[in-house]
Amino acid sequence: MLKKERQAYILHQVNLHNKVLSSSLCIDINVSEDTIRRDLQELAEEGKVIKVHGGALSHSFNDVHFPSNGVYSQHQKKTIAQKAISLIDNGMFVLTSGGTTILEMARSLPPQLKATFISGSIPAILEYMHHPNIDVILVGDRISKNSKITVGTEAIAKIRQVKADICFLGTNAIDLQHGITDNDWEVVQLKKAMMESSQKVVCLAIAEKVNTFQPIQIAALEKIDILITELPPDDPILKPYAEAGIKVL
Amino acid sequence: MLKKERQAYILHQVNLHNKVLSSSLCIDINVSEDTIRRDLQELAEEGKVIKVHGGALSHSFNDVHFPSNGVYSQHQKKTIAQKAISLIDNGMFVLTSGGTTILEMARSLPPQLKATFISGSIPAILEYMHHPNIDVILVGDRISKNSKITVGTEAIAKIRQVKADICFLGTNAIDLQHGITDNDWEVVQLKKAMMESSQKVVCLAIAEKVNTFQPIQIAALEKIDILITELPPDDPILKPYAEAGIKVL
DNA sequence: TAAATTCCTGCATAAAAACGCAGAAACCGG
DNA sequence: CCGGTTTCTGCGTTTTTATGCAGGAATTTA
Repeated sequence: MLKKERQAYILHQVNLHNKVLSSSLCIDINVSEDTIRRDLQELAEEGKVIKVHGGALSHSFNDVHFPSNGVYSQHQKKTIAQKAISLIDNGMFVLTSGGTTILEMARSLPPQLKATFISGSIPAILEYMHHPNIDVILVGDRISKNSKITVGTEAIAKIRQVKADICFLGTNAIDLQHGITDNDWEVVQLKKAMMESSQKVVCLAIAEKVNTFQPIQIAALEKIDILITELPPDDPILKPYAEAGIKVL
Repeated sequence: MLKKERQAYILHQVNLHNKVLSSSLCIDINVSEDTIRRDLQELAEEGKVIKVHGGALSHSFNDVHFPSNGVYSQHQKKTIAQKAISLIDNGMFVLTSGGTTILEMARSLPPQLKATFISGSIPAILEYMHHPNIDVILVGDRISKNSKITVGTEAIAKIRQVKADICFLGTNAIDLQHGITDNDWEVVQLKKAMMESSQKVVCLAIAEKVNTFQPIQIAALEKIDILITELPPDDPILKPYAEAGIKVL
C-alpha cells in the first residue's frame, strides 16, 4: 500500500470516528507502528489531524469546546432565554433560581418589561439590578459559595411567603424516571420551595441535559408545567415529556 | 481512552453541570483517581476549569466581579481599611454597610481570618464571597438600585434580629453638630438598625468627609465608638471628636 | 478532636515515541 | 538496463509519557 493511500485512509478514519489509535491502524493496514507514527506526524504538520500520545484526533474535536466569552453553549441558551421571556408579562411576580441559563435570560429581558423578580442567586440579581424597570427582591440568608445563591431555612421561609406567578428553574438534569434532579442538597431544598410558591413552573434545560440525572431529586415530572430547550417543540427527544403532560416549548 | 479524549469529556461535564467530582469521574471513565486529578490539574493550568478539593468547577460561573477600578481616593481608603481590619478577631460577627471604603476593607481582609460577615450591600457581599474563610450572611429585601443595597422593613427586621460584635459604617458625612448624616432615607434607616444591633460602632470616613454634613441624620456622635480616617489619630482635625469621647484611630 | 477523604510525592511499570541505522524499493538520467 | 541517489520502511535501542500504587501530609467532616 502506498504512502499516500495510507494517509488518505488514516484521514478518512479520523474524520469518521474523531479518533484513531496508532495500534489499530497498524493492524488495519499491516505496517509497523513506526510507519503509522511517521504518517500521523506528517498529517499533523499539515494540520490535518491532532497527534496525541497513542493516536490522533480530528481537529473539530479539540477546538470547538472553548468559546471566547466563557459561557458554555451560549447560543443554545440565548434561544432558550427568548422562549422563556415570552412567558413573562408586565406586572408579574417572577421567581428564578441560579445557573447560567437563567443568567442568559436575565441579560435578554426587554428593557420595557416591568415586573418583579425574586431570587437568591447573586449573579442573577446582578443582572436584574442593571435592568431599568424591574423591581428586584433579594432572598436573604447564608450564601453558598459554590452555587452563589442564598441557602438555608430563612431563605426557604421567605420563598414560602411569596406567591409568584411563574418560576424559572435552571435545570441540571431531567429525565422521565427521576424528574428533575440536582447534586447540591441545599439548592434542591430551595428549588423545591420555589416550585411550591409558584402558579407555574418552567424548567430551562439545554438538550444535552435532557435524559440525564443527578443524585438528588427536586421534583417528579408531574410538578413541571413547561419545559424549554433550544430544540423545536416537536423534536423526538422531547416527545415523551409532552406525552407526560408537560407543555414543551 | 486517550488522554485528550478524557480531558475533553471532563471539560464537557464541567461546562454542563458547573461542577464535577473526581470520584464520579473516575467511575465514569474507569481510571484511577490519580489520573483524574492529573487531568484536572492540567486543565486548571490551562485555565479551563477551576480545581477545588474533591473535583473542579466551571470557570464561567465563578468570576462575578464588580468593577474595582475607578475607586475614588483608593490609597486613603486602603489605609483606612488596614486600621479597620485590626479591629476584627476570629469568630466575630461583623455587620457592614455598603460604600467604596467598606469595599476596600472587604478586599483587604487577611485570608486566614475566620469570621461571619452580615451585609445587604451587593458589592460588599461579592467581595466577601471570594474570601476563603468567611461565612457570609446576606440580608434580603428589595434592592435599591442606586445604592446597590437591600432596603425595606424586612431588611431592617432581619438586622434587628442579629446581635453583632462590631459594625462598620461607610460614612458619607460626619460633623460635630449633626453626627453622622446621609442623603438616602432608606439607607439611613438601615444604618440606624445596624448600629442598634451592634456592640461596637465603627465609622470609616476619608478626611474629606469629616466636618461635612448631609440632610438626614443617622445618629448623634455619642453613638459612635470608633472613628477611622486615613489621618494619624493625633491630627488636629480629629481632636474635637476624640474630646467628644470617640476613640480615633 | 477524631475519622475519613482527598492530595501530593516519589517510584515502578508499561506503553508509546524518537532516533539511528540498514535493507528495500522507487526514481532517474544516461 | 544500470549505477547512483533518494525515499520509504522496519527493527533494535533509548527516551519520554502515561498511569497506577503506596505512604504520608493536608483538608474536610462529623
